[in-house]
Amino acid sequence: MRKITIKDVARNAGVSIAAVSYVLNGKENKVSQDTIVRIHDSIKELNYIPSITARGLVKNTSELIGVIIPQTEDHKQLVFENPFYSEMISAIEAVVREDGYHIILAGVDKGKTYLDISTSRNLDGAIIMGIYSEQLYEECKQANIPIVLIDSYVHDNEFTNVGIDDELGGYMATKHLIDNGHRNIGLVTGMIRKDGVVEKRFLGYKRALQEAGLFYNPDYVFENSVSYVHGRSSGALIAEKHPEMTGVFATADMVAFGLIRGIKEAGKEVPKDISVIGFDDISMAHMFLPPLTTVKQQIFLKGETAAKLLIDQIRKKRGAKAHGKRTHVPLEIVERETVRNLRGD
Amino acid sequence: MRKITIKDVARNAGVSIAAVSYVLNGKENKVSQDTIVRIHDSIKELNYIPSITARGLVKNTSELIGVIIPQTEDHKQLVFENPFYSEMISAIEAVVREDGYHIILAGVDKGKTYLDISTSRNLDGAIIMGIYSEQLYEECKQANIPIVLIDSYVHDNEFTNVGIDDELGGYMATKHLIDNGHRNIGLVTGMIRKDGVVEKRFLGYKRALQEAGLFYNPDYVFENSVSYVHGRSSGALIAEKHPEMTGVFATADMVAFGLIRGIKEAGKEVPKDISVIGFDDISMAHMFLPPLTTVKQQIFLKGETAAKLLIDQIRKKRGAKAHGKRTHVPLEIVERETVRNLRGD
DNA sequence: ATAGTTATATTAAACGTTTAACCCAAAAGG
DNA sequence: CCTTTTGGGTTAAACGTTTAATATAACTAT
Repeated sequence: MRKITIKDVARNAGVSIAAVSYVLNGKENKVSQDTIVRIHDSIKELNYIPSITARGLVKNTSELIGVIIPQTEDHKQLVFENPFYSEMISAIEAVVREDGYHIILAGVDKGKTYLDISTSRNLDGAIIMGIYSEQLYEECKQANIPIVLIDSYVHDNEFTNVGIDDELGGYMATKHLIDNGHRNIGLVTGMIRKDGVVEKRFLGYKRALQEAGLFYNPDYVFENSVSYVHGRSSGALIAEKHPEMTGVFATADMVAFGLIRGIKEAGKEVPKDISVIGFDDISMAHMFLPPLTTVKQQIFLKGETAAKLLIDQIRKKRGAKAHGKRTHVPLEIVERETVRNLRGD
Repeated sequence: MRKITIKDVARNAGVSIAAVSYVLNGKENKVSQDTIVRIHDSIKELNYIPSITARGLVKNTSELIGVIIPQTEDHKQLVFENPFYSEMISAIEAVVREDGYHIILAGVDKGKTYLDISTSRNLDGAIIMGIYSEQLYEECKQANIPIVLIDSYVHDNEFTNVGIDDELGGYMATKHLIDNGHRNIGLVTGMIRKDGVVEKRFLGYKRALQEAGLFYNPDYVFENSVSYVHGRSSGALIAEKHPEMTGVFATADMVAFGLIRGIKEAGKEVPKDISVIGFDDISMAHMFLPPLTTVKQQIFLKGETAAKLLIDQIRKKRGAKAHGKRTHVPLEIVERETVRNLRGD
């Protein structure tokens, strides 16, 4: 069964190819009412579906949005088990779908660079999550398609960027602990890299301490990967070696989960002995036992916002390259059951 | 900066377009060693990246794999927050990437049917997850591209299908409870639909009961959505109204999490008063407190297997349509801390 | 009646590839 | 020395669209 093309429709309707194309593209002022219906009938009758590929060739589009995701160390796999990303992708998909776009998921690695993907596939736009390297930056400029960055702090005045105010988030978390009477507050976190999101959160942590007249103790920060295992081992450590520490801020919910486990395993209780506050409010946070107190970022909204901004940019035909718009999605503490109020005692 | 094409490379190297195309496609016997290097040099020099779109037009390919995902009721959003899917997608992406494919994520809805997507985008293949309707089935046949179904029981002799032996899984879970001395065993589950995965698990549950000489009590099955909330309310119900029930099988880990919470809220303890066993072993299962005993299915392996089978099918040039190969990924009980051994008492 | 519009149609070039068909010179076979 | 093969090359058609350019007939306004 041959694939049926615009040509078949034209023949069937007894008109030229161009006529069909015009009605397909809504340029109906070029075609008489009469033929419009004839063409529509033929389309229905033949079950014609236009080839996006062919159209793409001439219009230089693909109706495809690239979503670039961080990868595991070995570059073999998308870091996808983190529900964080899936939720965002879900949001992105939902909004771009309305405009007929599809998303294509990719990690970038040695073989296929971002630029490769972008140009070989003729992407209409891209959303880049979390990762950022100088090389990627150069490629983005070269590719010259609308791009929005999510959660990036470097070169954020070149590209549209959506994220959260991480410094504020770190501040809020720490402040929450302080407000509840905690004075010796630990930080369990991923690697603190210059211009990374965790650096900002770290900065917020320090600011809150300072503001409260507490002094910053480097021994109180446990810096490693943002992972459950890191949380768990830190929890054990804290419970055993730091009896004076009553509160700890984990810069990601996954870390907080590990932390709580580690603490319990060391024979202490959350929040009775040690309070913990997380960050992100992934959907698991409210299901966890005990339900996790955390800094909620509206992940879905973040994805949605990014997608909308991208679509806007695409619409205005790669015109204004939207320099350095940084959008912050609001943050909020959601109190559940992992921080104890020491003041009430 | 104009996009540079094969034409530019040809001109730069002083050869014909065809020559360039030949070396691009590895048909090197058509070109002399000498010109091969000249062409390669030009490619490097000009930074040429071939257009997959253009190639697709003539070769009738896209180097794109469709991944079709279930959607929420309102068809607005992919049911993606379930980490289950993301893990599988991650696996799929990893394997197809090796062959230069990218995946495109889509839900199907009224507007864009599967067939639309498949033919307009010229998909090279598709993986369809979990959903199945008669309409989709017809479309799949029409689209006539390699397809593999994941976790589907209907028409599984028409298409390649990878999944698990759900009946066995249900049996294993229930048997595990029985082996630990439980006799009044509940089932908390999503809707039991003909030929759905949960129906099979339900069947396994019944078989295990029967085999152990326990009688099946319809009042013991709590059938609703596969969700945390359903688990939670069922947990409350069970704790309050069924003091005789000592074990319950939740057909998904998410449900089990809710269940445990509901039970605790009703003042009982897991596993002391009530044991629960889950299904899936999503990564959260081992992080949960208490760590969840569950039937582990190797989600990553499942995705991987599906992707490999698909690639195979694509390779053999839509030849053998691989009728009805059903592949089962192995299942295994992972014992953690939510089922209590009543025998030991 | 003439020129200018307007509405509707068609033709053909272009998009960037692949690949069958063709070409030619040099080598090989007789 | 003539024919065939082979290696290395090019030409041009094709893939399925879009769209500028062009054509034609029917109106309109003068």
